[in-house]
Amino acid sequence: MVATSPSARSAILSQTVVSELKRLIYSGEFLPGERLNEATLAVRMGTSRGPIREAMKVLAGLGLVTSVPNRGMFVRQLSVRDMVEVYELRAVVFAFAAERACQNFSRQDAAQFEQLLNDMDVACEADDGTLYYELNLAFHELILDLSGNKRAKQAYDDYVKELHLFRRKYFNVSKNMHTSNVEHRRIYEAIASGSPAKAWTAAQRHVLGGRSRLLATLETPLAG
Amino acid sequence: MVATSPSARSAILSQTVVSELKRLIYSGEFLPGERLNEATLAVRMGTSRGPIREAMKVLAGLGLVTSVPNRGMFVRQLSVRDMVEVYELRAVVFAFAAERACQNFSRQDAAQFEQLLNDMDVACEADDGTLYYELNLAFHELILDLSGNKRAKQAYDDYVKELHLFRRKYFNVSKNMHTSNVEHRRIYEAIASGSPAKAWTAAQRHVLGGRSRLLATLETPLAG
DNA sequence: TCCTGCCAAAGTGTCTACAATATTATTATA
DNA sequence: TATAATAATATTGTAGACACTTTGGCAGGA
Repeated sequence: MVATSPSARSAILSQTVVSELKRLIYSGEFLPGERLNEATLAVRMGTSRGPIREAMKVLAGLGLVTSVPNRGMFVRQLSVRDMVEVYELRAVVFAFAAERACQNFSRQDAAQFEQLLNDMDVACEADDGTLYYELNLAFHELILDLSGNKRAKQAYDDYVKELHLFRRKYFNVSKNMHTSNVEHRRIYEAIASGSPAKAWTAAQRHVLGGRSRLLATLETPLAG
Repeated sequence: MVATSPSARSAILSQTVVSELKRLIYSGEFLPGERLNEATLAVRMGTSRGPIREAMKVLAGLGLVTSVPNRGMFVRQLSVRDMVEVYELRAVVFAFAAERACQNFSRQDAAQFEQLLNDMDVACEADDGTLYYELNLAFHELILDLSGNKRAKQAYDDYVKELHLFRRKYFNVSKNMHTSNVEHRRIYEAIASGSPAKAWTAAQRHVLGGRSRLLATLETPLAG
């Protein structure tokens, strides 16, 4: 009854609903703190309340919504403190990944790294924040892949997504892109030269630097 | 209609079911890989299938079960590789916590630490693996609390619980308790002396040492 | 005016029934 | 006997209806 692709008959509705709700939350259509009405969502998604409720449980596990018994589900709102905590964890995991990446680094990875770094430079000059963001994600993902620890990658992704809720409105600060990419190069060089300690430090600095930059923009939200 | 305490009318069933299923999985009554039948569980828990399904989604988020569309939910089974990955992550997070704990350490914490360490020595001599395990958890929890990062504590707890699925059958290797507590003392001393770098190293070594000890027992599963 | 208790509306929690899918058993055929 | 097609069964996915809880408003009294 839901209007997805006709062939995907066996697509589990709750899974579809999860994707859709994620999109709505990340896109900002559902604001932090907002209450999510089951019946309304059911109508909107063209399902009954069952799949909606199941999707909610999944989203709660992902930290996107919080549940209050007998009152409903609310879009999660991160405090600045929450965000700082997640940034710190993310820094630790990313540093770990960079350290490990030194071991598994190979020639073809080099090409991919350099491609990404150059593309980011281009995006930086073009002042294309969206493109830079995408490339930035790819850069980090590459390092997490090289770490050889899938669980670490999963955790890192979760952190990034969680922060995304917060960052969306504060991103696109162009002057940070250059600083950011300089740090990227430093991380890459450390990995390519096989220096775990340097990679660790550079990676940690990068994420914590990102945190500082974000906090700085928080203090002057409308600047830039 | 469910047979819990009579007064707790407003207890959310799915939440009760989550607790119960967790217990059953951790206790080993449900073995890894086992399929969980919704209808059977519903009868056993005295509910309908709805709350069971919702509880399953929560458990899937916690990584205790895995979902296969149209086939059902299965108790998650960790491969050795999975376990190693989680151990590595846990080591990183614990090291981070120990490092941070140096900043927030105070006098009364010292008393608590020393109490725990002594109790663990006692449990060690008495060869009481269960007690040691409990105290061990408390020791680690104390450090995570001192880190001041609630998210880190949450993540660490999740890792421990996940490993618990694996460790249960391999635990109670008495000769490791002594080694373990020596490492505990080293971590505590580093924290008490306010040496972040030392605390980091000691904490990381401890967890990775635990990993090695576990892997060693895996190679000789029935020894001890 | 402010507080208290009650009532109605809205919303979540749960159950039963039905539909779609996967698994197992059966039978026919080579 | 082994194998493949097919029917029967079991199990999951979804929908709709009912029960309980919370919430907001309203009347009555201090």
